[in-house]
Amino acid sequence: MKGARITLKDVAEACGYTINTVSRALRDDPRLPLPTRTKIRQTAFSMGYIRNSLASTLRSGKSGNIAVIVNDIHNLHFCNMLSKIDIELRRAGYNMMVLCMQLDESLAEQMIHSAISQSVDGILFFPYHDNPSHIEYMENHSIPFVLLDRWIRGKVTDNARCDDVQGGYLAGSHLARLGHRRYLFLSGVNQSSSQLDRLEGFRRAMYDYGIPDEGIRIVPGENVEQALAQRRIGELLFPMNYTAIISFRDEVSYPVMLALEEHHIAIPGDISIVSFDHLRGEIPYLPKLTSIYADGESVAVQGVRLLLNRIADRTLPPQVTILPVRLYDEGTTAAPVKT
Amino acid sequence: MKGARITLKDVAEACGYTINTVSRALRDDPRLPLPTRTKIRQTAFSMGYIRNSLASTLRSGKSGNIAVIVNDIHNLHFCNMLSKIDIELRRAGYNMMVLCMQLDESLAEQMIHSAISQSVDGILFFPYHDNPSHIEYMENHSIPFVLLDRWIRGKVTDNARCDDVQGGYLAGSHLARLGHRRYLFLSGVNQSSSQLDRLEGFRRAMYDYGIPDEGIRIVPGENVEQALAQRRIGELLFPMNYTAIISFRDEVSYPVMLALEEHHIAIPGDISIVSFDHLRGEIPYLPKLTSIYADGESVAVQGVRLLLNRIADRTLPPQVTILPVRLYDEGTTAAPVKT
DNA sequence: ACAGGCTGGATTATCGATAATCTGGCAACG
DNA sequence: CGTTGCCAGATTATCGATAATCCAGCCTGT
Repeated sequence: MKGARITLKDVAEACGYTINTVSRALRDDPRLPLPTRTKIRQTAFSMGYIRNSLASTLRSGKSGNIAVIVNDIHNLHFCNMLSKIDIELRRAGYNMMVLCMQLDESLAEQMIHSAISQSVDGILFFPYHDNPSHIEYMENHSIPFVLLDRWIRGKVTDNARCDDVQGGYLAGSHLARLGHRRYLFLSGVNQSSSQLDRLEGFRRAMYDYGIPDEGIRIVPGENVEQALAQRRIGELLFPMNYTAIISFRDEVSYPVMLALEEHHIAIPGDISIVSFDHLRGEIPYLPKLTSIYADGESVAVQGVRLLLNRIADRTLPPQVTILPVRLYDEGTTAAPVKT
Repeated sequence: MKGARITLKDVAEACGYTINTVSRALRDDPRLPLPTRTKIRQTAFSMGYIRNSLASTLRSGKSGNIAVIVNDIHNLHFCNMLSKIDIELRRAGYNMMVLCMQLDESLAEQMIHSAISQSVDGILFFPYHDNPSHIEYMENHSIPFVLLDRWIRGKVTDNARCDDVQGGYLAGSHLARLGHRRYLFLSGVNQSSSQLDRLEGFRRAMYDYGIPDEGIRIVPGENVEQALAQRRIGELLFPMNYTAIISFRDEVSYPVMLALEEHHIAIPGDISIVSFDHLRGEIPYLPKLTSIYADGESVAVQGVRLLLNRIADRTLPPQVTILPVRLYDEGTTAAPVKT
């Protein structure tokens, strides 16, 4: 095959029709008789013709591309969702374009800019911090978008996520029913809706089960990370008057468990732990850990559905889909020891 | 802001220059006096102008996009490489477009087709099977590409990968030096270069250390997967005359270790195991496992470098970069018990 | 036999930007 | 003083495809 790319014009010359006719044959326009269509398509195929979708998009206004803007691609949780999004979009005839901010959310606007510049038909946006400015940027440019996995307080937009409030409540009530009275809540580093919601659900559970505020200590994510980095996680746990730990995510819970092991504190004998994420669902050879599981793939499916609806009709009222979560009891909780 | 997108024309009208002048101002053409440039850029910015990069690409022939074609996005190994590729490409002024085949390599041609259709400037291709046809497809369309992570036998192309032969050799010789004489080699399901190379390196080690063929059993990947799925992994291990296991990847090794544990076979007391991948480097709370580590991020960096070189000069002779691997001894190997 | 409707396809305009070429004015220069 | 050179910016052609419109020939009905 030659170096220069083959265009409609080349195909048209080769088979004796005009560019327009060839274009319509390749798009399977029913106004062209079937034999003509097949003949043209065959010539095009045998010449190795590949449509220039840029030109096509430019003229038709529809690119068939959807941008997915995500913070961090290292994370297995996101990878699974991306994979599912890809499958769902492809099924609907779209391509997925991943834009990754590499944990630097200040790039969000650049990413949105880039997506619009490439004429995507819509954006699936994974918020990281609870920051409305990027959302407003998308609104201002009136591009269809859906927030995934999290939401932004004060912004009414299309959104698909798991019920983090319920997650927090499940974790708290599970421990409360076992009889725990003294809780250590290890939260996350960023002010995301998932963190805020989980904490809110937890607090609600504490209230419902009559646990007094004095029985609850909430450690900010920064302190947790710092303690882990300096291998001083033990200090967070002492004085050892806590009987239950709730940890914002598995990636923190496991190091904490290792630290507990080093201090010869038995799980769940001495202390119970409930976590969020349930990584073990994806990496089955991890240690067992009672954890709240949110089905990211369903979020992906629903998010794609919402976006396609939005693209089809921009005047729809904002839709929110909240999916239930569940607690996988894997034995890292038990009734507290009477002291 | 309004619904319709703002174009060069709008900006031109707003500031009293022609489209062309505005275009050149936005591209910072030095032939325009600086004050004019800044003035135009400010107007464009304040109007919320976003360049239509499709139109730009169509005319200029350069898209600034690179396609990365990968088999499976679930895999942490790939995610890390993708992330690194993204960083490197962005640094060089390119965008990354991920195309994922969802484990169905028959889609490879579609992906390449799609990439070319979108006028990408180059392709980073992760081969899965040892199948040259996709490579030929890219060659025929004369699009710059680099094979990453693996290579295709019989094809001389740009390629960045780790030294899997060395990896196999390291694994084999490590065990041989400890005195093992009877080996079980669990291979992978697909005929990829990494599998073939690792096996080759292993065989070379066996030869160098004088291990007879009768001391080596090689289990095809299908059988391993099947045994794992049916929880009959034990059957592979019996009769228990093997003292060393070499496993093609950690994701198989861990289930095998669990199975061994169930059978009360001690590691490394009764049997030694060496694996490939070193997942623990990314998930530190996994169980310890002596494993060959290949630095995927360096492969990513080198691959991007090769592709950029290729784009800059298509007449270069093919370049191959092979990166060294290393063995992380985490204590799952020991000298065999004398029987 | 002729208006009106199909049919199969050609013409022409356009998407939004960039490249190549052109122009009118002013400064330098032999 | 007329030519050369440069400068800032305008004109025009073009990238590859699709949308909107148009037209010639043929069939159909009355």
